[in-house]
Amino acid sequence: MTASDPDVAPARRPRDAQATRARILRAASQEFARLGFAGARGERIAQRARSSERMLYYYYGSKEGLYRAVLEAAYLGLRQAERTLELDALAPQAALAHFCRFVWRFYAEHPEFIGLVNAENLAQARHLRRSGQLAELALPVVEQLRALLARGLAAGVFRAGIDPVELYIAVASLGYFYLSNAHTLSAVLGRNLKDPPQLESHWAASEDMILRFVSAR
Amino acid sequence: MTASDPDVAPARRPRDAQATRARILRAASQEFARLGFAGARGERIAQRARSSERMLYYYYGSKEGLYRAVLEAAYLGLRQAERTLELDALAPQAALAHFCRFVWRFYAEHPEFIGLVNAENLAQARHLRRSGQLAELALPVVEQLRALLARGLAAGVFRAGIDPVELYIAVASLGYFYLSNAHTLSAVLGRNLKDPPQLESHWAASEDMILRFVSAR
Amino acid sequence: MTASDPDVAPARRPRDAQATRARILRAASQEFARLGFAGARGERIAQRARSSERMLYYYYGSKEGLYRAVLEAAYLGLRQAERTLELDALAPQAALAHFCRFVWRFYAEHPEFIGLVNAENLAQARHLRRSGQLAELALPVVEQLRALLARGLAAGVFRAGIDPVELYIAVASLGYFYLSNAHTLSAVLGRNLKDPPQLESHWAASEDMILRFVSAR
Amino acid sequence: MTASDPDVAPARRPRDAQATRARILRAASQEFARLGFAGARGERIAQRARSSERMLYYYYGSKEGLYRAVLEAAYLGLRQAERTLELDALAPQAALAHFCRFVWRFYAEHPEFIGLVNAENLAQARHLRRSGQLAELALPVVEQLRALLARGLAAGVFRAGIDPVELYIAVASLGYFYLSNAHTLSAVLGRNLKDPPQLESHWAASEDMILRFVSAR
DNA sequence: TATGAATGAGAATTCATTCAT
DNA sequence: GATGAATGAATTCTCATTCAT
Repeated sequence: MTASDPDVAPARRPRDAQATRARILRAASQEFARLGFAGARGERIAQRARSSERMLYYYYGSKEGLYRAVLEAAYLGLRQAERTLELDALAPQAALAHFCRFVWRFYAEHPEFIGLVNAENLAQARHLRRSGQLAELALPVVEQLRALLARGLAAGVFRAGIDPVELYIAVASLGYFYLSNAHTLSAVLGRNLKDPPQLESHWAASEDMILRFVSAR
Repeated sequence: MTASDPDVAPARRPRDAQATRARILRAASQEFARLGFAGARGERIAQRARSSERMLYYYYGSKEGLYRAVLEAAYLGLRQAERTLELDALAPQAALAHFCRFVWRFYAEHPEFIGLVNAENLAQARHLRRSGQLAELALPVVEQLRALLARGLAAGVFRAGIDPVELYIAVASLGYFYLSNAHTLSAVLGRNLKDPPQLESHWAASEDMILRFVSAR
Repeated sequence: MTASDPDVAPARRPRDAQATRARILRAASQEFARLGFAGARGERIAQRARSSERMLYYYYGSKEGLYRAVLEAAYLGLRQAERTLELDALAPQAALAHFCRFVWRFYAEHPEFIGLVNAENLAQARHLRRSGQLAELALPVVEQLRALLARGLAAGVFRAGIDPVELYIAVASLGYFYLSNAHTLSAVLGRNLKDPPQLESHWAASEDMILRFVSAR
Repeated sequence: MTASDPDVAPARRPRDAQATRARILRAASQEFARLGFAGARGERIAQRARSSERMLYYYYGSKEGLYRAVLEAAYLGLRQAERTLELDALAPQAALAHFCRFVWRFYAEHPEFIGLVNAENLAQARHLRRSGQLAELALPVVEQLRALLARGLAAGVFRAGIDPVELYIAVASLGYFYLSNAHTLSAVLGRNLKDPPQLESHWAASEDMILRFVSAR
C-alpha cells in the first residue's frame, strides 16, 4: 500500500508513537507559552497536534504532566544550544559579544521559551522545582563565562572583580526583559519593540553596555 | 431597623462599601499576580477579601472588569510614585543612581506589580491595550531621563548619543528580570536570589553597569 | 404572587435550599443503593431530583461527599426508628418477637438501606469509617436487648448465658440476608422470595428460631 | 525461531495461554469482589494478572464476559465443594452441625465469593439470571437437608414440619451476613468481627441456634 | 498468539455568572 | 446595599473497547 511505499513521504503517519508524542509536545509548548498553565486548553492542543484530547492523557497522564514535559523540553533545548557555544577561539571582547548575541538570538528565535519561563515564574517555578532534570542547566555557561573573564583579565582587556553569575544575569536580563515585556512596553512607550531595527538597536546598545561593564578601562 | 435610622451616626455603614471594594481589589491583585488571569479564582478572591463572590460582580461587573481595575491601580501606583521623584536637586551621576534605586525598590516592594505585568505580557497585553488610562505612563519618566542625560552631558560627566528610552529599558531590565525570574533562576542557579544581601549586591553591580554605560570616560 | 399564597401547596418551590438538598439526597439514596458508588450516575440523580448535576456539587461538594451524606442519613434513619421501640410494656417473649418484627419490617420498608449497606460492605466500609457520626448507632438497641434478656431470665422464660450482641446479629442476619440476597437466592432456588406470603413465612420461621434460641426450656 | 521449532518440547508455550487465562480470572475475581461490576477496572485486573488489558478482551470478549466467567467460576467452586459433603455417615445432629460448619467455612475461606454475591445482588442478579449454568446449584444441598431432616425425625431427635429451604436459608444467613457485613458491623459495634475467636464464638452460637431450631424437644 | 497505538463516548468537576429577594 | 440559590457551558479526565500489525 501507499504507507509502505518508500518514495512517498507520509504527511502524518498513524501508529507512529514517537511522532504523535512529538506533535503533541510541540502544540502544547505553543499553547502553554501563549496562555500559561491555567489558560491552556486541551482541546486546542489536540487540534494543533492533529491528534485527540484523549492522546494527551494517553502519553502524558494529565495536563500537569504535559506541562512538565513541555518545560523540561524547553530547558533541554536551551542547554543543548549552549553546548554548541565556542568561545575559546575568539578574542575576549569578541567572545563576550558573541555570547551576548547567542543568548539574545536564542530568546528571539524561541518565543515559546520566553512564554514558558514567564508562565513558570508566574506560578513561582512550582513545576520546575518538582522536575528532577534541571539544576545543572545554567552552570556550564557560567563556567564558560568565568573562564572568559579570566582570559580577558590576563589579556589586560577586562577588569578584575566581576562575578560571572552577575554577568550572566545582566546579559540574560537585557535580552529577556525586552522580549518578554515587549507587549506592555510597546503599549506604554508607543514604539513597536518587536520591529527588527528596534531590536537590533537594542542589542547594539546592550552589547555596548556589557562590554563597557567588563572593560579594563 | 436601627441600621437605617437616620439619626444614628454612620460609624460603619457608609465606609463599608469603599472598604469592601478596596479589600476585593487588594485580594484580586494578589490572586491575579500569582496565577494570571486564567488561573485566578473568584472564590479565592472573595475569601481573601472576606466578602462573597457575588460582590465581585456587584462592584466590578465581571472577572475581566476586576482584572482591568487591578491592572489600572497597579500602573497608577507606579505613576504616582514616579511623580515624587526629584532628580534635579542631585548631581547627574547621583541622580541617575537615585533613579535606578528608586525603580528597583519599587519593583521589590510591589511584587504584585511584577506578577501583574508578567501575567499581562503572557496575555500579550490584551487588557492593557483596551484600557484607556495608560499610554502616558512611562513617558514622563523618559522625559526626566532625557533631561538628566542632557544635564550630565553639559557637565561633562555623561557621554553623548544615549537614547533615554534605551536607558530606561536597561534600568528596568536589570531590576525587573532579577525579581520576576527569581523563581526559575534560583532553581537553576542554586542560589536564593531573594536573599537581601544577594539583592543588594545585584543592585550595586547593576548601578555600576548603568553608570559606566553613560559615563563620559 | 402565587408563591406566597398560603393555600397553594407548591409542587416544587424554587430557591428553597432545604427542599432542594432533600430531593437530591433522596434521589442519590436510591441511585447509590441500586448501583453502588461506582455505578451511580450524577446525571440520573439530578434528573430524579428535578435539579441539575451542578447542584449536587453545590450542596455536597463531590460524588463522594454526596455518598457520605446519603450513608449518614440512612444510618440516622435506622437509629431514629429504633428510638421509638417500646419493649418494656410487653412480656419478654412478646417483646423479643416485637423486636424481631420491628427490625425486619424496617429492612423490608427501606430497601435503599439494604442496598446502601451492601454497597458500603462491598467498599469495605471505607466511607462509613471516615464519617464521624456513627459508632453509637447500634449500641442503644444492644442495651435494650440486654435488659430484655435479663428481664426474661428473671421471669424464668429465657435461659442464661446469651450474648445480646450475638442475639442482635442473629436477628439482623435472618432479616437482612433474606432481602439482601433475594435476587441471587431467587435465581438459585427458583422461588420468588419477595412474594409477601414467602416473606411472612420466612419471618415466622425466623421468629420461631430466635424464640427457641433464648427459651429457658 | 526456536519458539516455533516443532522438535523442541513445548515446555512453556502451550501452557501459557491457559495460565494467562487463569491469572486473569483470579485477578478479575478479586477486583469484581472488592469493587463490584461498575467499580472494577480493566487496568487493575491486567496489572494484577501480570498481563495486558488487551488480553482481557482477547480471552473474554468484554468486561461483562469476564464478569460472567468470574461469577460462574465462583458458583461452580461452591457446587464442587458441596459435592464432597458426606452427611449420611454421621448421626443427624452431628451431620447438621457438620453441614453448618462446612457452609460457614466455605464462606470464610472464599471472601471473593462473598464479595461477588454481594456485587451481584447489588446489580439485582442481572448477570446471574442471564447465565445458563446455574439453577440446579443449591438444590442438591436442599435435597440433602431434606433427607437429613427426615432421618432425624425418624430417629426422634428432630421435630416435624421444618422446611429444608428455610433451614438452608437460616444456615446461610447466619454465616454469610456476619462476614459480608463485618465491615459495617465492626464500625458500628466497635468489635473486630474478623478476629478468629470472635468468629468461632459466633459460629458456636449459630450452631446452637440451628440445632435448637430443629430439635425434637 | 500477542500487543502497542488509538479512540468515542461519557463521567466528574469547575468556572464565571445571573436570578430572585 | 447585600446575599444565598441556582445554572449553562465548558474543561479535565476516565473507561471500555477496537485498530493495525
